[in-house]
Amino acid sequence: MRVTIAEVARRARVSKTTVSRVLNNKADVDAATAVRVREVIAATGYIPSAGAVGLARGVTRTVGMLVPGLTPPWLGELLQGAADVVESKGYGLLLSTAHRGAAALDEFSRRVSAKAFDGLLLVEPPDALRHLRVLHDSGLPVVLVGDRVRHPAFPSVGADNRQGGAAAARHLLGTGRTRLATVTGPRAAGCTADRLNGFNDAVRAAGLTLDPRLIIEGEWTSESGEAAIRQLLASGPAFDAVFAHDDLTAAGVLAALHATGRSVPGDVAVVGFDDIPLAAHTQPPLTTIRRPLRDMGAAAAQQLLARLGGAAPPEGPTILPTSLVVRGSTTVHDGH
Amino acid sequence: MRVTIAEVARRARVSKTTVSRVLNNKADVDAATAVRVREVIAATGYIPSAGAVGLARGVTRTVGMLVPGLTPPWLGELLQGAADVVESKGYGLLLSTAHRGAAALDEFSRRVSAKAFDGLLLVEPPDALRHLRVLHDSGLPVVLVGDRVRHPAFPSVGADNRQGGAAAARHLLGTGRTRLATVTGPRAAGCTADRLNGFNDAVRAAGLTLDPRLIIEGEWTSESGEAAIRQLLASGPAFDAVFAHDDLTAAGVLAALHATGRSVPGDVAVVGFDDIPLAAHTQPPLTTIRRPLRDMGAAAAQQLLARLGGAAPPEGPTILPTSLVVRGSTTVHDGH
DNA sequence: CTGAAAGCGCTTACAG
DNA sequence: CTGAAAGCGCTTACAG
Repeated sequence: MRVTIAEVARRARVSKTTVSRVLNNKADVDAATAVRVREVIAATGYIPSAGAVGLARGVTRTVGMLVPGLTPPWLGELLQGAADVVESKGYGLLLSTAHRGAAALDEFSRRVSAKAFDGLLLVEPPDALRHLRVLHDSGLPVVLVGDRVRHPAFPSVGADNRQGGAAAARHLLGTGRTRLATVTGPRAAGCTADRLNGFNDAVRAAGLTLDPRLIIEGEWTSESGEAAIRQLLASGPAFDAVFAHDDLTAAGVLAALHATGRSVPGDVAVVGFDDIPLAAHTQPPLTTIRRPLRDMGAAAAQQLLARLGGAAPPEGPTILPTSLVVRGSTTVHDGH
Repeated sequence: MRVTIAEVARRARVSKTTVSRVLNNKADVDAATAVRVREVIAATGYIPSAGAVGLARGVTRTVGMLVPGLTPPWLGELLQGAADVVESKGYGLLLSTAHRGAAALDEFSRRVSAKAFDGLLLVEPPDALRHLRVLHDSGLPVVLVGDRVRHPAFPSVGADNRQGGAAAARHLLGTGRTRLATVTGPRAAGCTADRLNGFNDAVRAAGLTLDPRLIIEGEWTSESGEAAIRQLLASGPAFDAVFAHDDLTAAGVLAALHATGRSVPGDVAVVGFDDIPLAAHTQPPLTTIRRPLRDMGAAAAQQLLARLGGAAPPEGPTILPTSLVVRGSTTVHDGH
């Protein structure tokens, strides 16, 4: 039999009101009374029912997190960052997946409507338009996380993709490369243009120009990286470096280069983006632009909790800096 | 203003009881009445408050999931498998991390006590003894998932590690290797002995014996794999194959072999365990024993939901078969 | 077939 | 400093 506040009150010979007061550290409770109540609480191991407290207070102390799926390699760090702050503030994290498509999203919408959580972290939300508007109208506090999708109506946290693209170009140029190829993300992704523009900026700043025939659209997969390189090798202009817009694509680039007998970084240098776990274990290890994924998750969670605490939403998007991680795919002196 | 059951009842000119009845598809509601109520529900977009329903029914329709952290590379698939079944049954998934140590576990224990969920999925639970016993006594339905920790008091889902170890040995022997080295997991992990025993079984069945000097204890990291190989190369007997007890360790093995000028699979063949995303992208790609992680997550979730539905817990642990995935680290004919 | 009432386990004015 | 009562939004015997 679960012990309830009524039971505690009875044993401490006070009213439920008083128990509630000491539970919530309200002032105006006689010291001796408070001690007695606390003793009973300790003795019985009483913990208030989350559901009952939630109903009475109109609040769940839970935040929802909608992710596109649980298998993207960059997701773990982001989730961990968010989980750490959410948990440390005593909130629960209710995880939902858009993985099963429309059915999953409908399920999810029901939970939103059922007030199953106080606020929402949206990671690269799919099918943005439709659901996002509904969310906004629902008044539920929402924070977007990620670089693919942005929406003016919501606060968001992402990485500095333009700066990252520029860093990639500068590093490549710095190692003496001049004919730079790029395998981008899908055009539809918000970060693709940023990474490309940053890259282009740095190239022009060095007095060079990008050959448009060396820019291939990828789709965040190693297969697309492989295909891009094979295509370039078969019928494109020569190149001595490749900037892939993510590490998975870069892994495909590496594989295609290896399969066709090119040496890395001897013949071609390769830079990726993200710094997922895999990046350190390719052969050679991958130089990459690191997205601060854990910090992104943490920042988003912090913003959301601040809003739940009554803070005003930040004006613009929050952009965290990326950093260059140099490994063997661009230089032989990587200290590995 | 959120619409409540009272509001629906008023508009449909019935009692809350009747609305509740049609909500829960009880029989004995006049067809016309039901239609009218449903119309109001549709028109208002009414969704019952999860918290209120939970309090009234004594049930949350949420399952908790405690993971050691969110960054292990094998976790994504497992989580996805669990999330798919949990979500498809209309349950929520409340994720907790043991990542921040004792403080996180205490937070977590509070949620257990607060009845924040109906059942619990425990992934490789840390600090098993103490918390597990408390959980068991609490009467909360629990299912364990993973291969490192097992506990007789709980139903569990894992992979067939012994069979996996045997498959690794048979494959290696089949490619003509005879001097087999092993980098195991930590001795404390339950699966380490199983993988080693299975490996040993198959070796003996082939009329050979394992050289104990070629068995090194690792710790599930690429660093430990690298160190093991360097040690073997420096002062151990010769070997022409390595079975690493997980893919991360195998990646370290590959790196050490490469750094010391050994060719894979020419000089040494390498087999890993798990088949994490990284395995397909090492150079050469890693032959490995695949754990059915997604199926494991799904099976555990299914068992848990079945118990919540009143089913009796299964007697023994549920053991899912592993499978051999052949790639370039053991054979040049990998079709890659 | 339908509704009034009690109850789930808390919190929060309101009185004293 | 303390308690009785109402209320959060549902469900569920119990009566009719």
